[in-house]
Amino acid sequence: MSASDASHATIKPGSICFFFKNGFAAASFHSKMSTIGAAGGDDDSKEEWNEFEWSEDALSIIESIEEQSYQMHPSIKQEEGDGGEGSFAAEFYRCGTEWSCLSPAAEVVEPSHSRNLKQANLWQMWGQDKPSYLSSPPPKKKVKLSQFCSQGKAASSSPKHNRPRACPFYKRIPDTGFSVDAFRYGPIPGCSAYFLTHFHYDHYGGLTKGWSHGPVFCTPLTARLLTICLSLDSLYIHPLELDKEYVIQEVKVTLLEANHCPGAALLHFRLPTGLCYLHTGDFRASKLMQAYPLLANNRVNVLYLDTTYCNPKYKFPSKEDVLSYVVRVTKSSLKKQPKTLVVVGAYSIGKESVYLAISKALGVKIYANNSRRRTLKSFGWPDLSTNLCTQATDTCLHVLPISSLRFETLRDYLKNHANQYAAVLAFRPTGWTYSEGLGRELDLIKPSTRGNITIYGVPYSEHSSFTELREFVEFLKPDKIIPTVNVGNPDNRDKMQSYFREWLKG
DNA sequence: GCGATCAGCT
DNA sequence: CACAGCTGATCGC
Repeated sequence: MSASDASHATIKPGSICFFFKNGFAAASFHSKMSTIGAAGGDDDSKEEWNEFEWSEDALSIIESIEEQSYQMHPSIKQEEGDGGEGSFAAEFYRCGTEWSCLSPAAEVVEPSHSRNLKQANLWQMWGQDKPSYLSSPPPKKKVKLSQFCSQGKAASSSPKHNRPRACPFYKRIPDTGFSVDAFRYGPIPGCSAYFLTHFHYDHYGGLTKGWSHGPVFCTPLTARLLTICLSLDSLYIHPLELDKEYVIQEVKVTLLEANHCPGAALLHFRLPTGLCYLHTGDFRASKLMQAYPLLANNRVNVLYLDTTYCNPKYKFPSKEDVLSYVVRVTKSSLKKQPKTLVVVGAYSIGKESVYLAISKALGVKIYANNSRRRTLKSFGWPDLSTNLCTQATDTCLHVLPISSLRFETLRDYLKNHANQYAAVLAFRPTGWTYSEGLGRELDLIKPSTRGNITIYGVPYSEHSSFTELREFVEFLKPDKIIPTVNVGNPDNRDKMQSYFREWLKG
């Protein structure tokens, strides 16, 4: 097919993508790259504009990268002269994409090779400052700038913050009008379809009742949450069933189960050119995914990868092992103290299996407050819905916000149920309850106990472990990998790059 | 008063 | 560490 297609000659089978080669992540770049790279959490609030400086090397490298550019999408070109945001984003996008395209072969960059790039252009690329021509002519569409500007003292003292944030390149699918989990950048120039991988705040942030920037595509479950929790106008919601191919703006789009939270999807895009993109959103890779026909039978050219735990120090057991461990601990605690209230901490959605497993093993109902119950019922999971109860006094198994899993809070909670219970056993499921020495040994987990309150941190992860990531990448053998998490730190990027290179060697 | 955003915090 | 938020202050309407 297409890897060798002439119009996409920059994509070489077996090449590895990354932000920049080692030398490129020079000190002068660090402060700004943090902004671009802040991924999953989009933590670009920590950007340090003031410390930013350009070096000669950086200029020449950028230029050489620009020369191996992707074709710009026509819709983005159209935006030029349309006011500032369009050309700004187009440039940003084009260049940004290129930084991700450095293959090993392209790593040697000759400084001698530089024409004189204008600094203004580079400021513009990075959103460092607004070149004068961007201010006029005024945009056709009236954009509410205040919405995107930093507020408060910092903003007024530094005009650099008075600009909309640019959508990072890794949230755009090249040569399409698509964006992924990019709702906090206002209307994105050239974007005509906004994809949402799952309903977690750091991904849907910016989506509000007043959303009107374009159609939102997501799974039916996520769509229901957008309606229930955010009151999003149904006009903009476009549910896509899992495992079903849709054609959207001439691109074949298929959503696949991501094994993350309920409603989470991998996004599979096949362009008219034959190029294939897989955006994992947040996911936990599993053997099952290797049986997805779409992944097993087609080459993925570019993989946008959830690299949350892309470090060998992150080892954790299978979900199943953690669930049986939680059940085991619960049973033995109840044996010692029958008047134990079992509490499971949870965010908005995700980790439902932890309390569902306890519920089933003990044959008890699950108490959750009104709003959580409404959310959980919207999943349409009979197993879960039928096991929920409205009265806290009706069951010894409660779901609480994970922020409540502190001794002080739990002590108060127990006080309120003192007539029923004498102790609290709480589970805090999280992926980063890892311990260097602990590894996969669940039985080595030491709970923290204060009086009659016991809290277990359990490594129930809804992201891939390092090993799972490696196996997924080795299975998929993509031409290029674009990490989407932990890219704010240059050392991290370099480390991940070398892992990818290793994995794709074969 | 209400909804939305942001820095700081966990 | 970094997940997926939460809290309180601030702002615009």
